[in-house]
Amino acid sequence: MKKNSKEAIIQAAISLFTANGFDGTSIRDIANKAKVNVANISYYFQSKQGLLEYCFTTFFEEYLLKIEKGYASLDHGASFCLKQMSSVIIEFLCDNIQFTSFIFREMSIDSQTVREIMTTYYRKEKYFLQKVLEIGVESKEFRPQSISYIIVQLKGLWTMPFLNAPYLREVLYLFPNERYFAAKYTLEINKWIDEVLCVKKLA
Amino acid sequence: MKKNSKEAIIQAAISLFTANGFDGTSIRDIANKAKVNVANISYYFQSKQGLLEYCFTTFFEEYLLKIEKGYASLDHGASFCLKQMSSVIIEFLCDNIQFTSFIFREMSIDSQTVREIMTTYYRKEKYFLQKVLEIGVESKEFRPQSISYIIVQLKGLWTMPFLNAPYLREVLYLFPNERYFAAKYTLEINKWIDEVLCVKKLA
Amino acid sequence: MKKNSKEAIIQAAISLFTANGFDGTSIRDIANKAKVNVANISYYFQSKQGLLEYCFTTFFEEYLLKIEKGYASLDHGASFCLKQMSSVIIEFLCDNIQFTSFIFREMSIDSQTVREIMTTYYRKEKYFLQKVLEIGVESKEFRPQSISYIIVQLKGLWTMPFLNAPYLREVLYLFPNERYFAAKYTLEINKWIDEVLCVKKLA
Amino acid sequence: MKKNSKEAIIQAAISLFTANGFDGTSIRDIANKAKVNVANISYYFQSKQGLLEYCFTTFFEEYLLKIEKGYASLDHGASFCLKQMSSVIIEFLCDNIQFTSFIFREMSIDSQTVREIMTTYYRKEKYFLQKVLEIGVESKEFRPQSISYIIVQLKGLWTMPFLNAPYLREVLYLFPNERYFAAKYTLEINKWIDEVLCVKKLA
DNA sequence: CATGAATGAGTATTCATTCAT
DNA sequence: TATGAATGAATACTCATTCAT
Repeated sequence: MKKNSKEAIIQAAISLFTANGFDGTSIRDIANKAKVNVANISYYFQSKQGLLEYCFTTFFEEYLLKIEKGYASLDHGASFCLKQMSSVIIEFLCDNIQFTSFIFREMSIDSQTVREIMTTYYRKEKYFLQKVLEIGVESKEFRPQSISYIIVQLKGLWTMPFLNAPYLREVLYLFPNERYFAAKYTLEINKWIDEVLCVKKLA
Repeated sequence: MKKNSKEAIIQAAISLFTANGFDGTSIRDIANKAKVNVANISYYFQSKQGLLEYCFTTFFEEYLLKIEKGYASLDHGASFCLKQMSSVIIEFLCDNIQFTSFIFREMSIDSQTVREIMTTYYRKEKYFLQKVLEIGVESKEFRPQSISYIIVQLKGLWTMPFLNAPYLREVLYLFPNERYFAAKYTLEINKWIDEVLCVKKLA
Repeated sequence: MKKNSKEAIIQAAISLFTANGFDGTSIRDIANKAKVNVANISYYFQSKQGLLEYCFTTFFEEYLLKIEKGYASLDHGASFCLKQMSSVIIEFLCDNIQFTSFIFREMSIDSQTVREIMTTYYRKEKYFLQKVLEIGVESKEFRPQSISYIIVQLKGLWTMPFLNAPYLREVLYLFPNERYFAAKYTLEINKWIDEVLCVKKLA
Repeated sequence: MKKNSKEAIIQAAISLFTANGFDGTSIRDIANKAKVNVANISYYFQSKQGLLEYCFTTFFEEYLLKIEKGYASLDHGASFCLKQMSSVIIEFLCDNIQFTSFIFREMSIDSQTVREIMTTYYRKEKYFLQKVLEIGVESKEFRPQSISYIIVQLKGLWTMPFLNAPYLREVLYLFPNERYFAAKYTLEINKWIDEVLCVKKLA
């Protein structure tokens, strides 16, 4: 009958974790919102922590797929590839803005779980980014630069609008959940790639 | 007798909030770490929420002073001024990296308190940034651009390393608490200002 | 397993509320006495206040039934009916002397809860008493009198021994929990009805 | 300068004890209302319990004076004397209706303090009442009756309106704090004395 | 006399989790 | 699978009281 208890729990959890944080959300709140019995959460995810890990995994599994998808276009050039990756990721984050906000916030806490997720997924992401950047430098598309510092900047540009959505809305009057924003913001990142990374073209 | 109970509470609170998040920290933990009685927290800050607000206010009061300090150099040119602001802010965040991490994370939750802090401090910050950018465009230093989108990027660049310190350390092997990092990262932001914002100089 | 947790809580609560007052009783005390976990109190009654309201309601629900039971004999005459009501009520209060003492004491505090209970139950009681008195006057059984002042007196006579049980025991050596007392005291009230309310019979 | 700190505390205490009960009132509430420092309460009354006992003593000291004052008229006859006592007491209770309500409610709890107060003051009161009743019977003014049961009734009549002031106001629309009520209610008690206690006069 | 700071025990309530059904 | 009852530990907060100043 209720075939989607599990899914209901996840949706409720994401929504509440986003609004109130992980520790600020009780499994009773989640159970109420999902209209299931509290014990079901333990049943499906062992514990509240298990539910969190499930959310992390779900998010980053797909996140990495998007990264890989963008990376696949590397043979069209490093610059094109990086823009492609940005575009795909921004779109993904924009489409899951709530989820994104909660995940990125929770990832800024230095816990055991976070460390594991980080080494599992962010190391792979770093591998792809590094590859693109290195190949770009080799092919003279990109100026030689400190790869780590470039990644810091790129990741800052990627995550900021979705982690600080209230700031964008309240202070800048930008609405990062709208596709329009994603499109325009991607262009800004492309500009950053062109101006900061790429070798300058002569006029 | 113990004259610095209040200060001890604040220091313990910042440290624990950073490590475990606001909701993940109990006032008992804080009292233990500060070696004071739990009741003192209520005595000085009314409630746990009051303590949080005190932290926010303390942080942003100083933050805004730094912004204003950088802004004061506007008569040396918009580009110079923005670089100055970046430099001052990055230094401040780097020196208070724990505090910064906790504050920025907590600011990403959409609560009443956060909204108030945001309208109080971020609106002022936006005013200064906007002014610098507008004047830069007027004086032909900066290319005309969408100010809001520029601010999004700049803020992303400013905050990222301190909000995601574990990521920098674990994945990129960068250490955002060191002055060395702050100096080098400031140069990167200066490059972004030069390349993305400024009018291109002819060779 | 333990099927009567709820009932155990109620019994423990009444006993402790009576002995120490509502505010003088902690839910820990109640849980200990009832040999259940503290959390069960919240589980069954939401809050300590909820437990109080449950007690009030339980008491007055039955109290009103007794009043109605006595009132049912109105066709045997107003005087007979009022005596019947007194008898039934005194018996009820005597049988639940602890409960009675606690409830009547708590009802003397001017709180929101009390006001609600009062308008729900005491208004109905007043309706019945008023009816009996009015009909008694109409049928020339009772002398015409101020109904409100008569009700004050009657209620004073009804409640006093059970509200001030320690006084009766310690000072007057009367034991209001014994059936013997109830029987004798009922006769006293009957005398009051005869002498103060009823039209005097000629010798 | 502040010469009446002590008095301010007492007034605040009575008012708050009446509204919220003894346990429902914190000494901080009292200190705030009295506009004195919390520590002053301990200074003047040793403890919160000491403040309560001071209130009890103050009340019953005066209460007993009133009883004695009424008793002094015994040589005008037992009936007259009892009416005099009622009149004086009702007036006193009416004038101090808040204080009365709180004291009588607190006296219904079976505590060590209450027991002491009871044996100190209520025993004396009983002595006087008993004397009046006995002399009344001796002098053929009163019919012979069980003195204890008569005292129960009389005390019930005396205390009820002031202990249950909210009931009188909300349900019966009587206002026991007004002098008018005291006067009229005294007449009702006189009627009770005449009809229930006194030997019937021939027409 | 009066006070602000501090304490330790206590408060009601909420938590994640378990388990028999 | 799914649930209502139950648990023990933890939560933020309040209490009366003390004491140096």
